[in-house]
Amino acid sequence: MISLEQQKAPNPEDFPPDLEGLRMTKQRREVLAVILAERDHPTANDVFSRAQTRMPSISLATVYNCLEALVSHRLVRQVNFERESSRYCPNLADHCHFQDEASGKIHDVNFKKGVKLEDILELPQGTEISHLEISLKGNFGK
Amino acid sequence: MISLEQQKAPNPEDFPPDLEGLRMTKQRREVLAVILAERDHPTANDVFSRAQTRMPSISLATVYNCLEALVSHRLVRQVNFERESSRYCPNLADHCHFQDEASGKIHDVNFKKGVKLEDILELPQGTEISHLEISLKGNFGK
DNA sequence: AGTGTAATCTGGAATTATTCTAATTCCGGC
DNA sequence: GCCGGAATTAGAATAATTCCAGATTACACT
Repeated sequence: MISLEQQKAPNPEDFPPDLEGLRMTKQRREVLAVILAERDHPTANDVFSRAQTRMPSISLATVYNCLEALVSHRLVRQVNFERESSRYCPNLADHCHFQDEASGKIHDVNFKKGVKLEDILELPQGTEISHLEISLKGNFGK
Repeated sequence: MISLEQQKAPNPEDFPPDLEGLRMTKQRREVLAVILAERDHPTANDVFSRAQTRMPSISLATVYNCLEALVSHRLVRQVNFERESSRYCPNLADHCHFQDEASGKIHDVNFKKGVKLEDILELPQGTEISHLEISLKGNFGK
């Protein structure tokens, strides 16, 4: 089984024909490979231009289709900062995003161990969270 | 001094000529009054149509201008859910937003007392947060 | 291998929220 | 009351994303 957490750039051909119930086409493989290759939170347009270098015929609409398919099958996460264009992230672990205002770069930020949202937020009984997004901006340290 | 936390709908005329360093014009008063009147997180368009009932000559561009002025002077907060249009919230206390998927309604959610982000997130030393947005979706309880 | 059917891909048009522009109007200070 | 800068306005422009309709591809069954 291919781990999505591997560090080196994968070949699109290495993905099995079916990932998490999503049929992997040539284009979906390529889009996924692009996202895994550089974990820099590219926009749809970034993905498009990178994918084009290996697959000149791919269209932007297809990139959007593939991204939507990958996101809805939870192979990739969609990341939003305010009204900026969406970005895409292959890190499937629970985490949030920090945009450094000086560099523009986006960093993954993990939760400290054992943190549960119910401990932090005043949520009414019976609340079920289906989706959570935490976005930070500022000066990223170190 | 006018409290932005008051419960009844304010008259636009009640705002002083200068709020937090922002010169209050007729339109800005109206937009702010609209946002304070119903705390239902309206979009720019919602604000526009509500403002029009009392001020038929106001334009959508002006609503956008006013919202941007109010947000940048921290009289109002801008709220984003994924790629949906921005919404506006007069609650200036630290809080986050929960969109109930059944009703579409957005609820303010407070942090439990004493919660500090540094206790929750693995942020590198020296990180300074200038902006934070937490958006949740799901079934809101109670 | 050949055919039928459904899914996917493609390029371009359409949509939508938001921003820009240029002309007009307003307001506070002289 | 006038001046100058700020704010407002209507409409055009922009940008990200989605839609559409036709072409292509892939799988399932023979």
